[in-house]
Amino acid sequence: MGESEDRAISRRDRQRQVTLDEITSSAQRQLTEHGVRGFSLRAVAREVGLTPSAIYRYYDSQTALVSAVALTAYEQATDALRTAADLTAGQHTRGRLEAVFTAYRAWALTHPGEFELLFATDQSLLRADEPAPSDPANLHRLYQVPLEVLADGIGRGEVACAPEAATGPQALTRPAAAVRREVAERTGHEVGEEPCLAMVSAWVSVHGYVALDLYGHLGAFLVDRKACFRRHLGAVLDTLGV
Amino acid sequence: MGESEDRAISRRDRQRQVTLDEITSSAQRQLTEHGVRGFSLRAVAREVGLTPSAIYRYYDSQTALVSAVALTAYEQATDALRTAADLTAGQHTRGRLEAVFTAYRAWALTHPGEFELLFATDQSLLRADEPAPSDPANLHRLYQVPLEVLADGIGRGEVACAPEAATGPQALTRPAAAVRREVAERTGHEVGEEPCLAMVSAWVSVHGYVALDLYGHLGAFLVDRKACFRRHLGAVLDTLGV
DNA sequence: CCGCTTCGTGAACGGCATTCACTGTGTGAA
DNA sequence: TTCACACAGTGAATGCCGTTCACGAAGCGG
Repeated sequence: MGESEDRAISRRDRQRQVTLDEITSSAQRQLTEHGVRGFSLRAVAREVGLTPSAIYRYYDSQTALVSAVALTAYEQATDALRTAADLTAGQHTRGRLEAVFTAYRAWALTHPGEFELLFATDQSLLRADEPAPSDPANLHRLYQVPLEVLADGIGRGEVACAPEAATGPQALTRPAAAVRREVAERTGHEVGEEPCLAMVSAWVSVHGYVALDLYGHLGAFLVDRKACFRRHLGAVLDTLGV
Repeated sequence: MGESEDRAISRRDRQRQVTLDEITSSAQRQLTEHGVRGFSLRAVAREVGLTPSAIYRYYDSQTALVSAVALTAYEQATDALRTAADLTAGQHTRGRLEAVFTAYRAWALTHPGEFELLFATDQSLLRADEPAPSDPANLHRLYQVPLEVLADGIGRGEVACAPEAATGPQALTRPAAAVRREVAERTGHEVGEEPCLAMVSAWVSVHGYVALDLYGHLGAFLVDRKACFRRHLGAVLDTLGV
């Protein structure tokens, strides 16, 4: 009987969890530092003081390891967006969306390796077997944040709710429709398919700026990339009608 | 005296050019097929029937080879845009820009490896020494195409030319301003800094859609990605005021 | 014809991911 | 307490990879 809490957790299990975390966080750090291409399973093993082959006791392959990192990266990105949304709760919708999308850019600039991993990599590095790696659900959770802000704005009458014009048979996939439903549950306000599509467009436009900025392509054109982001974001939010 | 044309071109020089082209085109094909990450110098050597070390008689390193491919990829992309612009010469500006940006998406979808190489890769693979690899000038040439279409529209009075409001000290870099000047020379019509920035925003928004689409992220949301692209593009062109 | 440049080879080095037979050791049951 | 076993970790081996280097075999200009 003795300890009631962690009776089932043996000494070895605890140690395993420790080294597993060590491996994963080392992998994330190296990914941030050296990028997707510079990533090396052996380097991770070196850093945690293990033989390369020992890593395979924890992850089936390099792919699985990277996928695990991708998973936490998705969560961290979503957290960053959600924090921005929470910090601005009660403010005008436009300002909140500005904050959320600015957080998106900030996260990308401070986590270039993870951004590359999630958004700019062919799936050869991901698509493992155990932890849903580039599972659409992760992306949905991210997208859900700005959508909830929009729903909140609709609920407070700030944002005009388009009269749900019939946009052909159906433009959103079933999983995306599920997101729409969950947003409605969480915020108590429906968001039509139309605004959902508009929000996808907005997110896409913001993503484009961030992606090009991150890889240095905007530096060829723009002197002050931060200021021009504000400008770009403003135009995007205008289009969104918020 | 004999042949006046290729007197200075020896038999060997010609053969060299042939194998060089063979290497480069093989590299481009493999890049398209296997992506940036799956690219292998040894595989290229295998395909052209050479020893890996023999490649170094033609390119200083794998980096140099990839950079050369990137250069031609830039040119091909620019050609694709320019063709779209030329084919629609005389039509309405909006339709022409639609054609140009649709060509951008089409090129990306048919050349995923090259797109990744140009826009979604950290410069570790590029930045060679000989042929300006990810030189901003290449990007400028690409960007110049839609800008010329816009200038043409301004010249024909279709597009309202904003009254050149002072947008702070200067938003465009000097090379970008040079593009603006060249556009003015080629089309005979000035394009203010303001429209140039708006066009950057438009291009950025389109790029975001293409990038996310290419990596399968939009499939999680949108049923008909082509139709939604038209929709997105329409909104972008509305913002542009064209 | 000769010397020189150039193309191509094959071996080698170090790094990579991955597999496998192996050793010790913590663990749970007898 | 003892025993068998599951399991973390090792180290060697395999087959990729990019890159270098010494060498042979041609084509080339004088």
